[in-house]
Amino acid sequence: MKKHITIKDLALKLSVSVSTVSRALRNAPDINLKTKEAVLRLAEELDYEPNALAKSLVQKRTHLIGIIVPELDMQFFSSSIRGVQEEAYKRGYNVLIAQSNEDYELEVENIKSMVASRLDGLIVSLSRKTKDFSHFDKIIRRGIPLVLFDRTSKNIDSSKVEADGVEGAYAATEHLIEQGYKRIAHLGGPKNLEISQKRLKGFMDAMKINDMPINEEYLITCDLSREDARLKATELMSLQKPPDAIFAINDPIAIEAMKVIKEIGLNIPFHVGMIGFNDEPICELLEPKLSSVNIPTIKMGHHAAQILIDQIEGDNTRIVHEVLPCNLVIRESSNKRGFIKQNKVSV
Amino acid sequence: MKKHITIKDLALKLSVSVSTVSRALRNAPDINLKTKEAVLRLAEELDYEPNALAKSLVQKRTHLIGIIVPELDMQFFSSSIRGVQEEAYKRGYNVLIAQSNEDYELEVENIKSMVASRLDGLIVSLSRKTKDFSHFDKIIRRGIPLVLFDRTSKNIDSSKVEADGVEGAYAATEHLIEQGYKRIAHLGGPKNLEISQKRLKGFMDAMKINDMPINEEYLITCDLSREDARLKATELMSLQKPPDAIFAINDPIAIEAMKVIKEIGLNIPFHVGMIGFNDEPICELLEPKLSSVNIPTIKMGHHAAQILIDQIEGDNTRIVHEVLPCNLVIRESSNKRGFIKQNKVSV
DNA sequence: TTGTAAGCGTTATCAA
DNA sequence: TTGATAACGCTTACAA
Repeated sequence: MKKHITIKDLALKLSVSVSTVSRALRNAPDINLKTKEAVLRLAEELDYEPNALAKSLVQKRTHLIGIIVPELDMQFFSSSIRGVQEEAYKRGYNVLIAQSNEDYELEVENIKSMVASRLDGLIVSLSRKTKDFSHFDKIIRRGIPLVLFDRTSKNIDSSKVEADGVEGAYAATEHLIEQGYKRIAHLGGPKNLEISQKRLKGFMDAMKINDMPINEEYLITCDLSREDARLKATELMSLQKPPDAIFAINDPIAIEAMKVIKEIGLNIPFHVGMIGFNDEPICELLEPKLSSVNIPTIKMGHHAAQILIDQIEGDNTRIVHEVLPCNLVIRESSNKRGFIKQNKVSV
Repeated sequence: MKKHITIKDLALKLSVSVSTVSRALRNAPDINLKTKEAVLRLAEELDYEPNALAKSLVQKRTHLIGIIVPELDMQFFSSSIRGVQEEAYKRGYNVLIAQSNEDYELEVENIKSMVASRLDGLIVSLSRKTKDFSHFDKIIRRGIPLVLFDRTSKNIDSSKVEADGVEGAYAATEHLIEQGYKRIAHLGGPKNLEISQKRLKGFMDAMKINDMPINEEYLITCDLSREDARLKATELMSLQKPPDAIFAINDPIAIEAMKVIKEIGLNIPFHVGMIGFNDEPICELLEPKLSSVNIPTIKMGHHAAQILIDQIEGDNTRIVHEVLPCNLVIRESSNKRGFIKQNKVSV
């Protein structure tokens, strides 16, 4: 790697001091316009690019925020990241993205690296395998601003931004009940994740309030991998009395369940109703189109970034916990009544 | 933000010099085992975390590589990134991810920021709007290792890793011809992108070799946005003699075209055959399942990282250009013969 | 308006 | 095996 031009080089060539160059580059007020222009011209000419490392070292601020997500190829996460970026750029921060690949060790590693690089703050969505939270305790003890995002945990004492999973699950479940489904199952996520707990709670609440019997066999969890989802969906459909509707923890899981059901030769939504969560664009492309719970991802990203940067800039240690409303999007996969009417099937 | 512990603090508490502490932390050879243990113990106790900024400043190496992609929510990119990460971690590098959102200014901004942060090397996949390459000239002039990835350009004089678009497009087109399609169209990408040019070339080659007439009206380009794809597909299907098969530049574009065709009431693959590119997981979930050209993404990521890191570590200025073979995956959307046989339709 | 000098947290080069 | 000390490239008092 070739030598980078430094302010020293510029100073030398112009026979001024480094502080003068520094002033010119930062367009500080106390500098002669002519010297400033000369510096700027030379900098341009020599292709000077400031060394952020040096600057950060002295200022103790990197103007960098980090975001760690379990995976990138879900619209949910990538779109949230876009929200974070938009807000961050607006306020003069750059965003460093990392993915933990749903792996605990990698999550720890990523955080360590970001702390070492002295990022000004972190936004994290927990990996599904994260059950120990001591790496977050460290961050908090250090006083590094932290916002948990979507995949949160009550074991971590930080600001949080999440979607209202209870409410969303409630709406989804109630919709299934209204459509006349009787044996409704929930294909949930790992118990250690709070989103799993909340969506389960919304499900249970809706069932109870509507006097629906709860069958323990219909309360299944998977580890959020496609493989396990397929396995658990198969188990579910192999029960003596299989469910006639499934509320899945998210869209990829719902999609696996749909595959299983179609392979058995059952019709969705007629024999089995299905609702997912996240409202990934793919929902629109499936046959039947998958009903799902929409989450305001961009907005969540905005809020997370706002809270984080406020915390970075004010010495505002106040912990904020934001819960954004979701929105049930009804499509074909749960529209039993519509299907019956349209196809003139008798029940 | 609280004060970070530094080696100075450790040195003070242990009444040794900073260089001793530094040696202990880096487990240098020339140090007494006992002092080393004492240092390590105290560091652990005080929750010392090294300041990578300072280290990088003096070493002129960050052990960070950056990757910039147009967007994150395509399996193609996120999976390539995973490949880059795997290789990078293996060799002691961390990976910083950024997305340009297909925006030229943001691409320039991202690169600037990475250069300012003195990343050791960059892997870049061009945004679809990038037609000016001077920001890359600067990088190259600086001697910063650079590998272009998938979305490359011959205007940039750097190492490159890409899939064999000509070959992939050729195979796809030839397959359509073999299936008996007669009026084959290509819904391509913007001309400034080399992948567009290559896939077009593969298409043309296959048509010519098989003595298929080329209808200029069937050679359409879109800007890779869903909206434009829909528009162009609609135009294509509104022609007096619409095509009976489309080879699309990638899967999202193919999906938009499929939607349009289905809305008109035509059957895929019977009335119109369709093939995409990238082999996103969604291909399997569509109805009909979308034929596509598979790209070895993880492998491409590995190679890109290898080439980059080799370049970083050796002062190996040799430019490498790797073209990895693709693989046509035939599914329902292009299987006209199969469809005819199965449904006993007469042609 | 400019320059001098100290310092940010490391590593690296000498001596001791 | 250890300790001074000078860098790294920048900002920031303070002095001129």
